[in-house]
Amino acid sequence: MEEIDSGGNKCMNVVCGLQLPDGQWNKGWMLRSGSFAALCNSCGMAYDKMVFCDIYHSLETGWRECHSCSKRLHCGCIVSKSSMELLDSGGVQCTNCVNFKQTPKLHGQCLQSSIHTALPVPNHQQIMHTSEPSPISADFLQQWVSTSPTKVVISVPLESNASLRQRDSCDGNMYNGTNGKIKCVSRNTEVNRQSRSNNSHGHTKREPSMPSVGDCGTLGISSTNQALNVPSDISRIDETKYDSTDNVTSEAQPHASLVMTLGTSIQHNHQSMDSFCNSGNSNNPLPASNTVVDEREHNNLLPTISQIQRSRHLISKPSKTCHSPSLDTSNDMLSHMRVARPPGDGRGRSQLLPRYWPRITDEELQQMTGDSNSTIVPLFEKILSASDAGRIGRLVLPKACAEAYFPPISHPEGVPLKIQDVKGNNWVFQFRFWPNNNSRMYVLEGVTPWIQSWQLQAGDTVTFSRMEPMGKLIMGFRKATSSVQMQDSQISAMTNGTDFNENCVNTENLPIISGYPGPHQSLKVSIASQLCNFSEADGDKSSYKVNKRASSIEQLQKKGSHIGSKSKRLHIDHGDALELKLTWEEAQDLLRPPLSEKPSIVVIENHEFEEYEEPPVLGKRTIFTSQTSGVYDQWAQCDSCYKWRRLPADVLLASKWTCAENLWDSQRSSCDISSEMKKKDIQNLLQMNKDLRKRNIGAKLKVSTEEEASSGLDALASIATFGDDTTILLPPSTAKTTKHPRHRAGCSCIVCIQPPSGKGPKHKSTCTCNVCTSVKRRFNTLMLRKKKRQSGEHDEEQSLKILSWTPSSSEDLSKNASGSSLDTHLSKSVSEFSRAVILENFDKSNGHLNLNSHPMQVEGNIVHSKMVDHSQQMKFTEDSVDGQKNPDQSTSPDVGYIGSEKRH
DNA sequence: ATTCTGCATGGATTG
DNA sequence: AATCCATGCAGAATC
Repeated sequence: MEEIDSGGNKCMNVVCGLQLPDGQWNKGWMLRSGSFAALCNSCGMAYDKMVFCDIYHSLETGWRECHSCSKRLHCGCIVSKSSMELLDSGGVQCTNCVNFKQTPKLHGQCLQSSIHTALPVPNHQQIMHTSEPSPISADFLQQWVSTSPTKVVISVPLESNASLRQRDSCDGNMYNGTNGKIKCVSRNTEVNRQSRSNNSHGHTKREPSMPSVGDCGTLGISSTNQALNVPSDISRIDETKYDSTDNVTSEAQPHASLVMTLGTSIQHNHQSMDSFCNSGNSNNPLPASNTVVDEREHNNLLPTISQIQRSRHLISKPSKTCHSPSLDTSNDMLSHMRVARPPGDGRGRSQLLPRYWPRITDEELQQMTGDSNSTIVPLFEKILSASDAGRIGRLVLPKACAEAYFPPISHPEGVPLKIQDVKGNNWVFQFRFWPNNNSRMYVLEGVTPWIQSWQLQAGDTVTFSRMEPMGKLIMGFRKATSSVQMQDSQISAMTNGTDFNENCVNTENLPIISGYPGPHQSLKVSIASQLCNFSEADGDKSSYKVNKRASSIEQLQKKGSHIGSKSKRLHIDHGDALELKLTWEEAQDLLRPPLSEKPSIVVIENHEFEEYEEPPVLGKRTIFTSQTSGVYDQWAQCDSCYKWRRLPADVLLASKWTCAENLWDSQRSSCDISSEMKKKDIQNLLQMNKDLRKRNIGAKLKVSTEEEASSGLDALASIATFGDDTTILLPPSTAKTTKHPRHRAGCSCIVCIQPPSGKGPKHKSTCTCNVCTSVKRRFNTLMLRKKKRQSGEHDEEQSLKILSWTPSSSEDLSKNASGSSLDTHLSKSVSEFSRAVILENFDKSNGHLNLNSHPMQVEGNIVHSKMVDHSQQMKFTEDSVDGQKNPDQSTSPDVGYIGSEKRH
């Protein structure tokens, strides 16, 4: 029974303080005591409409803005705590935005996003009725059980086939699959029902079902637990309403509750569960659990509930997000909220950073059961860094956590520490510390076997809990999910052949003592619009690997991935999110010189290069064609109507461009106007573009296999900095940082002498520093390679139709490309080097198509061809990767590239 | 040559 | 500014 604290018959809004007639109050927010604030009608209405803080607390401090919609949120106020979420990445987000963001992910994906606070209830009803049957399969259960802890209680509703299947699996495989005891209890234990019942009360008022992290305070059990946990379900007395309103859906929806415990006895738990389950349609004999009290106090007052609740920390259960799309959305969302639980008692635990607070999804909470003999107190958790998960076998422990929960040690040698894992196996690790900066650095040594036994890797989370009253340490884990936070590890996981969902299953199914919020952002964040459009329009999604995460992300994997705080610098703000599923060639292909910048010319060994102060920008991918007259055109696709428009070859477009911005062809400056090019021609063009790109990329990959070795971001970064000839450019000492001697003052290596972030004095053309030397060496090498290649491909050259491509034609080209700011630079820089490049590109041409995104790529290849059946008798030219064409333009992408290189 | 071990470094975070 | 902690580093130990 919900308790409402009428606060002495006064409206609990201190600003109001209106005397409340008996029984004439409105239920407000959940108080720390677990009861609800009593409000007068007006205040209650304000609260219901979620404008309470706006009205009464507008002048108070603590207001922040929703990260997404900028709605003002009164953080830190108990009244508003259910209307917002604390984001793992910092900031807050209103629940509306959270809903919007989360809902699409609910089905079929692992929802591990870090949601800490409540979602608004109002939408529950609607969403719940759209739910589907639970899909938890026997196989899934079996898989889960195979890694389950000692004892598992599975409760499933009798009414559904799904439940029968689950029970079958319990009776059969699951019993055999574990070393513990598994008991299937057929009950309607769904917390979903609880949620439904919450919603079916007929109240329009929201219920602060989930408090924010901060509200947990020192409580061992958050009010969230109270609202969502199993016992709280028992406390719902309004089952009649629940049944009447949600009977259909609830009965039709099988839900499985998987409850595990590490305890040695589940008898009491069974009783609790039984009583709880039996209470499905009856009043719960237990007191209302929407009561938040101090854990110790709670233990005294409500030992049974306390044990049940505390034991919830012990377990997690199979993720329904992965396997139970049937769960109604709201419940799914609720059940997957990962709530940071203030850690259990410990020395100085109040100083523990929330980062290390154990976090448990409410789904896990819902599935937890208690043990009469032991309870599990989550202590802390940590995301494994690369160092932690590496072969060294040293797990760095957060200092505060180590000092709070591990035995005190006075000597660096430390003490052996016996820790039990979730399978009940005992492990002995050396708990020790190193002196460090007048402090200590605590490590757990010898964890490699344990980590390997669970196949953990960087990005996964290790959890530490304590079994009471024995005080035994329990070690659990949770594997990383799809998140940028876990990006490296996830990439690693995927490249290890683990399917994402599979990974999710494995992780969520494992008996996790606590959870960590995963993701802030999906690694598969938004795709740069121009890529998206281009890709979709030309039907070549594969070229950007939109749907193939593993293959492309694999290249992003770093050997020494680090997931911890330091890796945050690798995180991509979703505002700047860019799909990283493109090759570096493609990335280079999109680079444009900063539009507002005029480059300065740097001459290195008689070669002129453009140097920009600003980094290159992403430009729109375009296609260059040439007409028989020698005039070159550029084709760009409108981001609005996706029609292709002919533009002057020297035009530089921003990443987003629409017909309305077509300043060069007023007749086609509207999306309403049909395309100049026939559809068939466009398809041909794009197809050839695609083929040539593939061919070129393949050729490049062959040329530099070492580039493959330096996979992912390393390669991208290296190439971005040094060009594609990394192996030549990079001094051996920088190939592996681990081989490089420690950087000290006076170190003259290429790393140490670089001005940070491009700042600092420029290197003069006469500079003989390592960087400049490297640059010069690089171009020497390039030239040598080109000459060598030219001679080696002489025969091929003979067969080329270079008719129109001679050095003079390149000059023509530069002439044609007038008006561009790059023109002058180009005419300067179309030197021997440029010509050599062009000639070489000709060498690569194989016929009739020369599509190119940007001409003048250093390593680019020009394919010059003629579209035989093109209605407009255009010659499409394509640079397989980087495009070649108009020298003016050609400089653009490369310039940024070269420019950065020249910067030194 | 490789791995282990203890410490140092410096970026990130916190106060 | 202080502190934390991920990881680099180098000498020692081991293979």
